Amino acid sequence: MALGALAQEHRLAAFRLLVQSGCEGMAAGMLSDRLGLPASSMSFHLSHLASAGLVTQRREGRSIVYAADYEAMNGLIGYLTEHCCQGSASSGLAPHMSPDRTENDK
Amino acid sequence: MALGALAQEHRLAAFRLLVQSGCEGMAAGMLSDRLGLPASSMSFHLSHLASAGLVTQRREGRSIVYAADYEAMNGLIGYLTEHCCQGSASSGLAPHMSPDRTENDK
DNA sequence: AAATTATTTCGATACTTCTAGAAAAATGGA
DNA sequence: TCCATTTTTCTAGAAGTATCGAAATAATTT
Repeated sequence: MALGALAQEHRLAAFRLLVQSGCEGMAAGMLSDRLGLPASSMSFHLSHLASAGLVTQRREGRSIVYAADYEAMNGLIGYLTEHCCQGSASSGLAPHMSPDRTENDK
Repeated sequence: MALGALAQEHRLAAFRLLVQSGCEGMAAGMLSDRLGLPASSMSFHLSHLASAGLVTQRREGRSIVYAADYEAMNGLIGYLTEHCCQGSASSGLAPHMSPDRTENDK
């Protein structure tokens, strides 16, 4: 569940860093340095994000580089906008009329 | 944390029902019937949603009626759009250019 | 004021998630 | 091949969250 994956301060912080780094992404070690977490804890959180489909991972030399998956994030925002806002789509955004999303995409 | 409040199936389901019932809202008992949860469990989840600011509560006779707070939900979606999408605002939505939101609004 | 209805708070238990060190796996270089 | 580097997996313990019955609180009805 993508919501659950982001509902944890370290994972949200990591995801934000990845969003900032764009498709270039960031290595696991860099992330754990930046967030001040032990490597094993970082790895725990990153695999959580990965299995929620919010980030991709690729090996690059001895590093494993993570990158935010914008499509997945847009899917989450789309789900929330469609199912949890009921028309009252905020702040001047156009109403969201996309094809059906299932309950489990959340 | 609003994200955490929604990252639980019963709370998400309750919130969705409340979104559907609009500002009229729904009594705690009705929600626990609909979701098939014991009253005390429902109450636990509703107070979680309330303390995250996602729902309001008002007494009406002997019932306590909950209603979705659309502003809060829009705030959450706004936060995610601004901080977790970095420009790549999806599906034909206009880019989101609202005033700064703090880290803790999430 | 007693009984009824609606909901919350309490408390015990079960469950899940987080944390972080230590050991293991994978890569690249000397 | 051996060593250093990077990251993951393993493991155990700590911390946090969910569950639900029973007791407590609050509002209405009789």
